[in-house]
Amino acid sequence: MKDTQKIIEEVNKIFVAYLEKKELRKTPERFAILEEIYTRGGHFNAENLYIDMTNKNYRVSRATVYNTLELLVECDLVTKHQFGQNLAQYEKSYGYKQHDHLICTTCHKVIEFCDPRVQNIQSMISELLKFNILHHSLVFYGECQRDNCENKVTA
Amino acid sequence: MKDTQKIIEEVNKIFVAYLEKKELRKTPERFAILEEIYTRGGHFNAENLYIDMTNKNYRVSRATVYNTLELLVECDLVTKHQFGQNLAQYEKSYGYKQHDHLICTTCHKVIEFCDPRVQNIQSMISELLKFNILHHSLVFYGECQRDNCENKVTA
DNA sequence: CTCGGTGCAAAGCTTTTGCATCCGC
DNA sequence: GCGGATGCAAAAGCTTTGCACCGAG
Repeated sequence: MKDTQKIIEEVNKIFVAYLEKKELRKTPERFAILEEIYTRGGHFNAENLYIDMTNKNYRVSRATVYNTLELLVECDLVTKHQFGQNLAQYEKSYGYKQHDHLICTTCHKVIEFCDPRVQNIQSMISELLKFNILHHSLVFYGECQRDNCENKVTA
Repeated sequence: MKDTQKIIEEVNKIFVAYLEKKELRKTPERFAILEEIYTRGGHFNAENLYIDMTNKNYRVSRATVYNTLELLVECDLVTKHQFGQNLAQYEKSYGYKQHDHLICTTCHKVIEFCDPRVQNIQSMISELLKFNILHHSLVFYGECQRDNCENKVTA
């Protein structure tokens, strides 16, 4: 896996290119948010991100966090998920292989997996239904086997 | 396709059995909501359902609608979806073959499709990752080819 | 200097909750 | 009659919006 600093440089370039193409301003807040996202790991939500940035004494507003997340989703640097709750979850996507998710309905743990057949289905459906599919979301819900998962201790 | 009245009788029986098993009360509101869901077609949200019932002069509260939807999801008579917005969408599930969804990101039209390979992936992942998968959600997002879809008229 | 972006707080929307009342059992 | 269910309204939680100010181009 590439060094984090190198990845941040790469995503910065992509973001700059996107902002220029759309004639949007390159504000320090936008880059700070991008950097924070690529420094942390795993899934997060807008509030997490906002809190963590303020804890690091980087002052941003929630409005800017939401606005920037939207831009990052548009240029494919961040993926947005709606895992069944009314709370959007985000995850960095550059440099990551395509994957889908498995969620424990008891302990809410999120596991990632890859299966190339999903792409095959996508291509076939796309052609069959004359639909230009841009992305997908596949989530399996069930019970995991973690020792500390509630579904093991309760009957 | 079976006659609506017959289906309603069947789902009523299933709901009664569920309520009895869980020792919950068979209130008229619960059955009225179930009937309304199985009388209408397509996808809907809690507010739709609430408004439509009050328009028909059937008085229910939002609290009861939400509560009953949860029960119906638990006994598999209704499926709950989170199609990317912060608004839960529901759909009746009894008598319907398993299917997944294709959503137009421009006009928000929802199309259903079936592909048996999704079940194969589910079984394999379930075994491979030792995860007791109970259900899944597969959604493809893209642009449809409807004549009146915005993505056809705008460049 | 201009006008898009930010920060802040208020508003919006969906969903949940508290509590008095009601009614299935 | 008891205790769960309902109705109503208020509250909660995430996200969006309005507006004054700021700063990138």
